[in-house]
Amino acid sequence: MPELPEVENVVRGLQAGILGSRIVNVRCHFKTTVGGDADCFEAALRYKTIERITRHGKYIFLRLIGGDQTDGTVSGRGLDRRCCSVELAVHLRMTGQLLLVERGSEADKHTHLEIFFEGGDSKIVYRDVRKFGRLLLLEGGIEEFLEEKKLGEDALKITEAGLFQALSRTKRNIKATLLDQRTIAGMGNIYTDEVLFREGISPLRGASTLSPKEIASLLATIRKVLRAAIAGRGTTISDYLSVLGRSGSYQHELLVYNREGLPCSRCGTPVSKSKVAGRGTYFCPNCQS
DNA sequence: ACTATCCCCTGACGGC
DNA sequence: TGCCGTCAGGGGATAG
Repeated sequence: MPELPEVENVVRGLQAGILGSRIVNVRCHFKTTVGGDADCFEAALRYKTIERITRHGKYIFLRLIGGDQTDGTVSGRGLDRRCCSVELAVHLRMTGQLLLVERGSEADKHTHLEIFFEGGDSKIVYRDVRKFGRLLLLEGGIEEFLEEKKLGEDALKITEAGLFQALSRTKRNIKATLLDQRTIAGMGNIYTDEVLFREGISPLRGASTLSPKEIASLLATIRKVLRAAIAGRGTTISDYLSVLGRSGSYQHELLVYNREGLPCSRCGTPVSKSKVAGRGTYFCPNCQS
C-alpha cells in the first residue's frame, strides 16, 4: 500500500524516467481508472510534454504542457504557456503501480493504462489489481485541488505548530487522526503504527491529550521514519514496486507492523493486533500507553 | 460539523 | 481438489 515514502520513490523514478518526454499515444483499457471517459482522457494527454512532477501526501501531480498538434512544436509559441498546461493527479490507493517498461511488452489483465512517448523504447503503464487507484485531469491547479480535497499539509512539511493545531481540535484517537489526510497528508496504516510504537503512544489515545512536548517528539519521529523509508526505497509487503519494478527494503525495518505475536523489540511482550479506526493496528500493549 | 460505518475490488488464506 | 467465507485497506459516500 503506497504511502508517502513509496509515492516519493515513484515520483523520483518518474522524474528520472519521463520528465521532459512528449506523449504520443495513450491507451486506456479500464475507463473507471481515468474517471469514466477514456477517449476524452486519451485525447487530453496526447502530444503533451511532461514538464514537472510533484507530490503532496500520497498524490502525484504531472504538469503537462503543449498538445493539440502533431508536428512536434510546442503549441502557443509566443503565447502564455500556462493556457495550455494541465495537471494530471495520480493516486495509487492500495495496489496501483506506475511502471516504466519496454515499449513492446504485453499488457496483462491488471494493466489499465499505457502511455507511449516520442522516441525511446519504453512506456509507462498503470497497473492496479484492485482497481482502487485513479488518474484524474484537474480543471484548476494543484492548489485548488488540495483545497477541494481539504488535504492537510504534507507530512514532511508540516510544522510543530501546524500539527499541534490539527491534533488539538479533534476528539478522535491519535491513530484515526494521523490517518486522516485532512490532518496531515501522507501517513498510511503502516507508518502510523511504526511512528506510534517508536513514540510509546497508544493508538487509542485521544489526539488532543498529547502535550506540545509529545507532539514535537512525534513530529520528529514522523520525519525520521518517513525519511528512512524513502532512503530504503519504500516498504514492499505485497504489491509496491518502484517505477523500475524494484521492491523496497523498509519492510525489514518495521518494528510492529505485520508482527502480531512476535516479541516487542523493546520489552519482549508479544505484539498485539486489533482494529482501530477500522484498520488492522499493531502495537505493544506494554510499551505504548 | 463531526464521527463511524459501509463499499469498492481482487487475491490470499484457512477451514472443511 | 475445490468451494466458501473472511480479510486486507485509502478514501468517497452515506448514515447517525
